[in-house]
Amino acid sequence: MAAGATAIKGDIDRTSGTAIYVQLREILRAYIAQSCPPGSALPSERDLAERFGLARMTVRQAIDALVGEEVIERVVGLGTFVRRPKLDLQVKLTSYSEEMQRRGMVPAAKVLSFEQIGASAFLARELQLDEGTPLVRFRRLLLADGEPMSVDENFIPAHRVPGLLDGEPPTSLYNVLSEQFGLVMEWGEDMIEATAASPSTARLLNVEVGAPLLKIQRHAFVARAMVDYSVSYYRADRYKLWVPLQRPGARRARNH
Amino acid sequence: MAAGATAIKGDIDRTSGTAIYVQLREILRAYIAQSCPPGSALPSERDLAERFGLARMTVRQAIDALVGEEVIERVVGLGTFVRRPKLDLQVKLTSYSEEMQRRGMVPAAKVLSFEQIGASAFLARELQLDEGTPLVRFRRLLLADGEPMSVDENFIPAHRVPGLLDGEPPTSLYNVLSEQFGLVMEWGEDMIEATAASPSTARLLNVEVGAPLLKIQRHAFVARAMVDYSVSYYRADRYKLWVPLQRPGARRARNH
DNA sequence: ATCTTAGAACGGTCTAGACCACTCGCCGAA
DNA sequence: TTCGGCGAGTGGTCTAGACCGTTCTAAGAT
Repeated sequence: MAAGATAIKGDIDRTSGTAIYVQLREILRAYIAQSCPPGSALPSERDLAERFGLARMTVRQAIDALVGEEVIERVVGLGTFVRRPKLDLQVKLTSYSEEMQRRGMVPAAKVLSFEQIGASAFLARELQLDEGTPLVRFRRLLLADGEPMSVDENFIPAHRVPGLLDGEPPTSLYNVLSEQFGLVMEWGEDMIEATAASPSTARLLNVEVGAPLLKIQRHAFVARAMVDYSVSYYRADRYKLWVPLQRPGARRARNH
Repeated sequence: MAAGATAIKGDIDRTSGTAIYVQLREILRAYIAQSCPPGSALPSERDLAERFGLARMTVRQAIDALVGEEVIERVVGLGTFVRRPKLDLQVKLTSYSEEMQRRGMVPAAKVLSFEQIGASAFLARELQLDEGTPLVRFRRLLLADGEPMSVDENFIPAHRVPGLLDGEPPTSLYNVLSEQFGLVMEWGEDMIEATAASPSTARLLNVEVGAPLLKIQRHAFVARAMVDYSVSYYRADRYKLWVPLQRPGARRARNH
């Protein structure tokens, strides 16, 4: 059930010289920003038409514009909904838990696997060690505020984390590596690509098979040693990455 | 004087199950491809409405779609025109070209548009200036070995690049900005997300509608001024990004 | 308890205009 | 010859609906 259109502040000024649909667009934008959490329904086109004394086509024009800006989306037969803003994930070497807490969200994880495996040829190559070398494999579904956000899988050479598998799976991997094993990731590199959701990943992330996902493969280093190789899949509708850039040689940009 | 609408082949099939405005859109697309050189005028909205027995609003919907795809453009008081031709131009892009050449591929670019526009509400917000402010819009399809790789679109405040549009579209945008206007990008930020290919982008990149693409929105700065906002779509099957990482406070990583 | 159907509410599409502002060409007056 | 005004043609905006397809819920039947 959509919110009542009568709750929307603002009126149309037919003498202002600004197109009526443009005025309505801005009224709706302000209303959404102040009163509409993501996922909430807007009043129907007909309700808005009645509330503002406009033709439904004029209301649709204003809504068309906000749809184009990805502020809202329409669902046939159901209504018009505020889009969840995509999270700006700065690509940096901090733990997921820290990042979500910084955003006022409750991080959670469902452990899918926490075990020792021998390095496959592929993993041996990525981690720069011999095939068969023991690795700790830590695979999780990461959630924020109860919603699936990403599927992460880490591979860490077992000899660097003796005893890790004896305890409970860590709630924050990088924190445990740092505090328990003195491994503080100093640098790394990400490979970022778009990919289509496989059936298993789709099920975990609650998206349709084939939906676009962000895939990030990461190599993390301590000094010259690669300590972690990970693969993560992020829901495309909930994530975008924020990457600070700097021209080589230019002074560091200010971070907000 | 526009061509007569009676010259347009094709008819609307009200029983086909395909929306009438979609049918008209495709009729117009074919007509433009076969009979309308760039710059020529289409029949007016009212002529098309009469020719096909449709409401003018329905015709406008079909035209809206082709305008959105940049096949045609509208001019208030004058008419609807087929957009200027694509310019085939070999472009040297520092990072793109190097990357392609490292792979033993031949880089190229197709200019899709090179023009001045007034800033839309969205672009005004992204570029931190007033709605309507003149911008230079530079849109390209980037290819390697003749295959489409990405679609890039830059927006630069026109006052920063006086005379830029008088010449040919630059082969290397950032080089021209640097050498001709003294604008050297010092820092910036990318927003990276996965998205599903829209019909127009899918056609440009030769992928299926809905296929995953990497979308990168970039804000580039000189000192504190934002000088360039760009949006790029990359084929997911042909592109992944490499992002060097560094833990805040750690010493700089070695670059290869 | 379950299934089916109908109705309500939604967005999508379409009709049939009207009126406004812009552009350009033509014609008449100076 | 030049200038201004007017009319025609254009797209932009808006009205006031109608009808279709989708989705969901509630009520009645089994």
